[in-house]
Amino acid sequence: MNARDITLDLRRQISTGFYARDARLPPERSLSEEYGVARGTIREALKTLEDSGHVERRAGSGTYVTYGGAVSEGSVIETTRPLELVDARFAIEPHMVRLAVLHATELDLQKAESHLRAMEKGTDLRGFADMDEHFHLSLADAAHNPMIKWMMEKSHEVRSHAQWARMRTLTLTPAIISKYNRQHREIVNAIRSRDAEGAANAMREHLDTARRSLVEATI
Amino acid sequence: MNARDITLDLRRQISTGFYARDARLPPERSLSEEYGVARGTIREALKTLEDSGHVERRAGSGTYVTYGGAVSEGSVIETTRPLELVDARFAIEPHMVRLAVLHATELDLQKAESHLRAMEKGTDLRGFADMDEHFHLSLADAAHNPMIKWMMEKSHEVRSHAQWARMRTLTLTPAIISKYNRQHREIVNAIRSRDAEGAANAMREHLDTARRSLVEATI
DNA sequence: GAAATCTGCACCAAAATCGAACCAATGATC
DNA sequence: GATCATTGGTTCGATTTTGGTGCAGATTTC
Repeated sequence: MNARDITLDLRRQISTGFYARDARLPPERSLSEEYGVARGTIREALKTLEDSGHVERRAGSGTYVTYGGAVSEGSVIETTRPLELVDARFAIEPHMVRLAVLHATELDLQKAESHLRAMEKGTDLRGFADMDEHFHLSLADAAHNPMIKWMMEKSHEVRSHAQWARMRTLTLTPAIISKYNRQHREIVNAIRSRDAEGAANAMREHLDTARRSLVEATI
Repeated sequence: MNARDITLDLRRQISTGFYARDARLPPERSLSEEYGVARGTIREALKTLEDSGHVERRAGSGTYVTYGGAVSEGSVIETTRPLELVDARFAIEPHMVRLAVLHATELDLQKAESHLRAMEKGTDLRGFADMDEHFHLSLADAAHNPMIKWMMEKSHEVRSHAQWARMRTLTLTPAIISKYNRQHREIVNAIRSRDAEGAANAMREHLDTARRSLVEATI
């Protein structure tokens, strides 16, 4: 077995669902033993799978499947491109925070703020992206509109798909992260003071930052 | 067993009903022994479940299942109420027509206008509602954003559900229909003249009319 | 024979886990 | 009402696991 064979074998196991989405592959050292090849060869195969967007590797943690595989709920989730998603978020989220101003309870705000504090505390890219997602979902909760909550969940399913892992590493620079933190805080403050247009404007500004960082990263 | 595996295992036990809603999970120290891992690892898994809204933890008391079923497509379509849908449309459609100003082709506009003419020609309530739906979908097409198109399709699935038939007969008076026709025409004209804010404002006005007629009908 | 690939090994850095201790809230018992 | 065992909340340093990297030599491929 050479690196190429192992790539094909692993890719087959991923697309047949043996290694499901989000599953962790065995450690390189185990695979090396299992396939009876050197660790470097396994790494070569994993590198190929990483480049093709099938897996994501995290030092100290493991190698994880990021490929949707058989599930394929709808082509929308797989085919939506980054800038198209930003456009869709521009549609939903500013109005969502307006509704949050009308309907948010104290508990809603506290949940949003706890995510905020977690992000400001600082963490790795992966963690920041996760918490950012939870933060925006908590705003959707605060809007108390099931239809909007559901659309937000779908938009995050898009973001969690394979091709997007790379986007994170490109766009989430320390400068952008601290800017996001300021903007998130501004949004919550506006909701707290029941300022609908202020909240919507803050959200638009936030999304505008996201769009710009995306455009700059893909030049 | 690592924290990730334990998260998945517990989540499975919760969604299969082994741990029912409001049930108390075993203490962390017991789980730690049962899974053969340190307590910190169990806590890591429980934290994930807490973040995803599956459980709630109370110091001194225990960890309780709060999972009440995901927001499923079916439940959204069945439970969304008329005013909630209008709120969701207020989120999507004004921005959608802004995008249409940017991306609409001549063909897109002609399709929208053909629906327009059909509605102005006059028909029964059911027919008007159908054409109205097609008109709004044609604007979604003009925006050339698959995510937004998809959201619009979902919003129309909600509208086509049983309870909504009655709403049509209550809200679609001749006066409202002619008002809708004028507003539809105004929206298309704004898109034609590439006036993004004009189109968005016309759409907001249109949705505002829809909301008012809804509120008046349900008094 | 030259180039490409694989091997085997050592070491690094990041992340996760462990183990233990102590705190604070809860709720049952006296 | 006071007591006390139970339970989650928190912290800390040591240890283990895991991917990241480099390199000299063997093997395969052309």
